[in-house]
Amino acid sequence: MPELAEVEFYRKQWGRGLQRKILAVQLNAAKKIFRGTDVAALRKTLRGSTLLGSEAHGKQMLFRFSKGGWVGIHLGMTGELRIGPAAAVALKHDHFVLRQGRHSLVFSDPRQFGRVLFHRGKTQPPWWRDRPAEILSLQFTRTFMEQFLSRRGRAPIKAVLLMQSGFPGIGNWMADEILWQSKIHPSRPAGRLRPEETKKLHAKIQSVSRVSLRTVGKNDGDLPKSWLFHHRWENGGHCPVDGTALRRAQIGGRTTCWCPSCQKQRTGV
DNA sequence: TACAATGTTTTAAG
DNA sequence: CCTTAAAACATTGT
Repeated sequence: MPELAEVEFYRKQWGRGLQRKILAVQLNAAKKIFRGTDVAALRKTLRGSTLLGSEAHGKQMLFRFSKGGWVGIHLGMTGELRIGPAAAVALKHDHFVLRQGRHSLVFSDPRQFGRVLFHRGKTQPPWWRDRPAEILSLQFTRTFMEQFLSRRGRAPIKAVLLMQSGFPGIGNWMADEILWQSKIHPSRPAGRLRPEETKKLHAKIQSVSRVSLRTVGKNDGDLPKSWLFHHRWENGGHCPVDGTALRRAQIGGRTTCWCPSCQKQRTGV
């Protein structure tokens, strides 16, 4: 489920475990979420360490522990973080559980497209450096965005919005929402947008991110009623702006929803 | 049954 | 080396 705001929501779930010691590490090293990770080092370092802090960047999360332990978590398509009672029994897809005196910190992921990374050291892990500008940072300028679009000028704008190296945190529903609010057809080549369109796109990327970070809770029910979000999976759904029947198709490898009336295939005429 | 699911990564081709 | 498109990954639900 997790895009920008959901990732932030899940990161906070482990907040009650801050400043508390990890008494035991429970994991199944054979699971795909640990691919390429030194599980033995993770176990050794985290046991007896204290959870000191966390941050999110796009869809990535980083948890910092005492004793120089750093754990990176990506939730993939179906991952989630939970906190439960200390003695909570691990469920079928709870592949990574940190036991504390009062709580259990759980990473659950049925589909296992998610990932757990580990690093030991004084400073941040190498895989946490050189990250793209966050969407709500000052570095995420329109100029930067336009350069990113023109370098992938022949790919559909929908596919480009999903690239984490340019738009960290944006996923399938956010991309559809942003394009719909910007009145840009998802198939339009990224390098062919007019200046007023890229200006609007940049503004909507930021506003959709800001509003969802402010409102997303356990479910997504409190996103603005006016958004496409509430209609994009309805069969026979209609555009909340003009009532046109919404369309769905595979664009950029993902199911994409748009309003054929608000979002025109070609500009001009 | 077959297909699709709020995501990357790999592979191949241009 | 860069961009683009498609398949692969593992599991569940419709």
